[in-house]
Amino acid sequence: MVHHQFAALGDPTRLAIVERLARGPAPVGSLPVPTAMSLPAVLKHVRVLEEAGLVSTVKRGRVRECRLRDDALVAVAEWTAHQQALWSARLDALGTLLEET
Amino acid sequence: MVHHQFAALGDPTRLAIVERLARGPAPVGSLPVPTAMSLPAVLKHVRVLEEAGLVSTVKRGRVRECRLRDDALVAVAEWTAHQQALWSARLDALGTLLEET
DNA sequence: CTGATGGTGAACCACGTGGTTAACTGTTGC
DNA sequence: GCAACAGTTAACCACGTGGTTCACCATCAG
Repeated sequence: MVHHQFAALGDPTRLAIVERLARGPAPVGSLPVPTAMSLPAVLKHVRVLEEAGLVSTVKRGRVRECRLRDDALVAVAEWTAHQQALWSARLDALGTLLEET
Repeated sequence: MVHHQFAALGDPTRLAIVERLARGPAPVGSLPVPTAMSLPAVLKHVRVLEEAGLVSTVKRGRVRECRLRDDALVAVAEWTAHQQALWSARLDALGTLLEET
C-alpha cells in the first residue's frame, strides 16, 4: 500500500518536514513549517507521517521527538525504481527492434 | 516542486494507472480503473498525472493515448534516494562515533 | 509553589478533490 | 449517411483535508 506514503509526501509542509528530519531528529516545535502555523496543525501533519510509516516519534519529558523511519523511504525508492525499470526496459526493447529492421 | 508528483501518486487509482503505463502506452478508455468508474473521472485523473509531468498524452483520431514520462519518475527516485542517503549517512556517522569511544 | 513551555484534544470552518450525470463533439465502420 | 464509439465539457455534490481557536494537561526552571 505504497500510495499512503506518496499521499503523505504530497503535501509541501510534510515534504519539508521529511527533508528536515533526514538531517536528524527534531522536536515537533522546531519543525520547518510556514511561519504562522499553529502547533495543532503541525501535530496533525506529524500524525499523518507517522500513519504512513515515514516518521516515528517518542515523547521524552514534555517534548516529542520525531525521527525519520528509513525503511518506508526505501519502499518508496524501490517502487519508483521498479516502474522506471519496466518502462526503460520497454524502451530498450523498442530500440533494438528498430535496429534489427 | 517534487511534491506535485507525490500528490499525483498519492491516489490509488492514479498509482494503478502509472503502474499500467510502465508496461506500455494505453488509451484512456482501457486504463485499469475501478470497474464502475465513469469516463470523465478517469480523464480527470489523467489530467492530474499530466499536470504533474508523469504522463504525456496525444490524441490520434478519436482515441487519446497515454504514455509514461520517464523523467518525472527519475526526479522522484532521485529525491527519495537523496533523503535516504542523508539519513543513512547520519546513522553511519553516529555508528563510527560510537565505535571510537 | 508558580509560572512559562511544549504538546494535546475537541469543535469548528473553508475549500479542494474525487466522484457523478447529462449533453455535446469528433471519428470510424458499414 | 448513420450509428456506435471515445472522449470532452459543464454543472453539480459529498466528504476529506488543512487549517484555525480555545481549553487543558504535564513538565521543567526558579
